Amino acid sequence: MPRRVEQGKRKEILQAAIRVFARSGFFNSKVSDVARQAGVADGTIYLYFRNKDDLLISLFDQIMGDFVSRASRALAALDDPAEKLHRLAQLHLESLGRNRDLAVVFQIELRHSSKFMARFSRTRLADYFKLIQEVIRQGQRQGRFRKGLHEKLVTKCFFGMLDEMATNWILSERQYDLAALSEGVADLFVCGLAASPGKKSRVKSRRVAARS
Amino acid sequence: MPRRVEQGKRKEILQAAIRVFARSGFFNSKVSDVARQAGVADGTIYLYFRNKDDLLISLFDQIMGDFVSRASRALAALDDPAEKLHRLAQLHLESLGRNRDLAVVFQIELRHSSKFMARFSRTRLADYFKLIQEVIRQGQRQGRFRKGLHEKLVTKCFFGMLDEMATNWILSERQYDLAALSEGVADLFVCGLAASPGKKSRVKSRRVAARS
Amino acid sequence: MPRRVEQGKRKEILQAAIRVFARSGFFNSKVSDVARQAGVADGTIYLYFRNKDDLLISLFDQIMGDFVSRASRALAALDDPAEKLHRLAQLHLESLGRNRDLAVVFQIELRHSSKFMARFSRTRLADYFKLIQEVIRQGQRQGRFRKGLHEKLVTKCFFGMLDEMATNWILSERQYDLAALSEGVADLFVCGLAASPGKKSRVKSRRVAARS
Amino acid sequence: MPRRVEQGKRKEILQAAIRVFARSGFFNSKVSDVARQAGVADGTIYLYFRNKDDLLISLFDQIMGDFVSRASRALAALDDPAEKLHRLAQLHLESLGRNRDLAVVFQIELRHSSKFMARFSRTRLADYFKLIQEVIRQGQRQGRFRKGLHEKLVTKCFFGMLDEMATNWILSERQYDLAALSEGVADLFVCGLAASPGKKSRVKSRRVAARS
DNA sequence: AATGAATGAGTCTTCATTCAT
DNA sequence: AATGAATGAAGACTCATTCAT
Repeated sequence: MPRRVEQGKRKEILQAAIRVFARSGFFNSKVSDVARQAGVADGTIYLYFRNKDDLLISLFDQIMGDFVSRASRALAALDDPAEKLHRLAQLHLESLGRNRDLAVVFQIELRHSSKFMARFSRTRLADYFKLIQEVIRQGQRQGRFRKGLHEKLVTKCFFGMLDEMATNWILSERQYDLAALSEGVADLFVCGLAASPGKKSRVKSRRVAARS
Repeated sequence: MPRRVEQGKRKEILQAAIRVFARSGFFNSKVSDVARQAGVADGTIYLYFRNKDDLLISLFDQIMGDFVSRASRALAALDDPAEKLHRLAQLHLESLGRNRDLAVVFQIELRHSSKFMARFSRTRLADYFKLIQEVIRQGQRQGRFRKGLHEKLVTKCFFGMLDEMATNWILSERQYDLAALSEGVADLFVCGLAASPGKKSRVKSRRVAARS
Repeated sequence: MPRRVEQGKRKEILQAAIRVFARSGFFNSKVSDVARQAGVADGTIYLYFRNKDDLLISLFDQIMGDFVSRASRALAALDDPAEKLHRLAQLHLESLGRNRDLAVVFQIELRHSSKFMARFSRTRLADYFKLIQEVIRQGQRQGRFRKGLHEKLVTKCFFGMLDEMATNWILSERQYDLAALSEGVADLFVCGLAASPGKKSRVKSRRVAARS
Repeated sequence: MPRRVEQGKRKEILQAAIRVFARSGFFNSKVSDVARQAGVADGTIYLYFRNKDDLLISLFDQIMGDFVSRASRALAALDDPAEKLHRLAQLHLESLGRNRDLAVVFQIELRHSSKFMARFSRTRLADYFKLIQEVIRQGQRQGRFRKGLHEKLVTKCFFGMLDEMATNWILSERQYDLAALSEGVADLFVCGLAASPGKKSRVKSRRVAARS
């Protein structure tokens, strides 16, 4: 029972941190701001988190973990790799588009330092990349996607496109539906991957060039 | 004469700032670190820059400005839009791959806060985006690229892919040639854009969806 | 309970500030000097005061407020306006003469800038001036003081004389009893105010001149 | 010939200093502000003055010296001690009332620290006090003023009253003629000093009290 | 004599973190 | 578990002063 109360407070603090970090930026936010927003005393934060950085790290772990497992489950229900990519793009942009504060924290605040980012890349983000890559491999096995692709490269491209959509959305002064862009992105990507008989020679030559 | 001395010192300070910010991160760097690296007194920094933030802003303006004008000139010498995109990708990744410190500052340190990023997006980055978009339009006019594309979206995708390559390169523990990835990225993108008669119907429906 | 602790510490800091400012001057005093003298950490100062200036302002408000209310009560116990003026002079010089550090802060350090002084004049000092002026009016109503007096002017004269006594005392290398001067000052002032039948013509002409 | 040029520039710098110090306060004024106002380079200030403090000291010496010698000459032309006091009050308030910036510097900025003030009191101000005191003694010798007066005390009172007039004038939001107050002040003072047969006993007792 | 670019010492203030209650 | 008063380390920035020209 106390376990649940505790975890409830932990989540409240994380929610408060998202709001505060999104609005003031991580470095301009004070721990006491987060505490006030969460309705707890400053010291209480330190009962649940090692330090201020740990708030950001926990935020990332928690939410990225949730996202990857949700995405995994969603993909398991689909067969077609192209469809899976569309679904992934949709989930990615929906998740961020649903909560602007969260998106700001993810797209901006979480990328403060190369140390932070390196840490993130090596952990949860790697899981996400694996998920994407697996879909691509499946598509290749099924003959739907080209064989000569640099798998890791295109995986990163997929992420990079979605990531840029999200960042742009945040920075834009206009209000628009982020998730609606997922179709366009996934389409571009799937077309780019597609096994297209007519352009064989060209692609081949490029690939060769890239190797040099 | 004083003009040249002045500008020389200004550039030296910016170079020093790149090194220092890249290695310690902007927030962990002290102004006095930059001064020491530049071989000037602390106060001298403030003769050339308003404050610590201004160092970062000036860095971005200067280098991004240089890059966009170099890229513009390079593209002017080419005709084929696909080739232009390959060249752009190459220039983008070469510029960053040539100077790791610079890349770190650009990919990470420059993205500290949404205020910073919003500022940047609205200025120099917009010029870069225009450059990309113009190439895409040209390709469409020439019938090389699909007509129904969401121009802005694909422009951002192109940038997003390259951006992710650069970020990954920085965060990677392995050392590899960043510029060598440009072919793969441009190829994926150009294939994605290509007018492909066989997939008409599908693309159309997607386009419609994206518009909604 | 916390209220009392808090206020206790606040007063201790103010006492420390008086000592430190008096001995080194406000501008030459460091906040950390005040903290050390008060036996608290530097940061603690900022729990009770907005900034260094606020220390000085609070000092003035607190002590001047105390003085005026003490003086008001003391005068209420007396009838004769001349006696009241003697008492006021005595209280004024006693207050400062009792605590040299306080006097230094009041006579010198508190007068740093016209902004500071203007602030002070408009608030607590105005209360003190009202107190003096009321006594003078009473004396006039009772026929003890001349009728044609420029009330505000003589009020300021009274304060000015006492103020100069205090300043001189501080700057003097000799040690003497400041309060002992109150009689002389009050006597001079009361004589100057007195309704004196024998000098009518002269006073009248002067008075008229003063009005022009 | 260079001598005159030099001195001209020195005076220009002092004039500039008065303006700048009056408007921003001594501590908030930068040496470079004074230089700009004087139309010279920063370094030039140091050809004429030892340091920033020296500007203030020179200001005081120069202007107070001028004032005292002018006042001495003016008094020499008069006989009646009461008239002399009126004239002195008039000169005092006229000098300050003529130039608000100068008045601000004299009444406020020059009183920054007890060290400054002690220095001033011991020098030029002492000359002024001697001037006043001499007039009072003359009045006593001529039987115009009371014998039992505490000469130094009343001298300081005279100065204190005028000083307060000036300070109040500066701090006042209203604009009025400062010199016009000299009559009222001098009148109050002369009345206070006057040999008044009818109040002999009273004064005596006060005096005795003051001694105790 | 005049300049003004360069210097670098000096300090107020913030805020993450602790710990007695 | 929760509090929040207290801590004190840390650093951006200013500006009086110098000195090579």
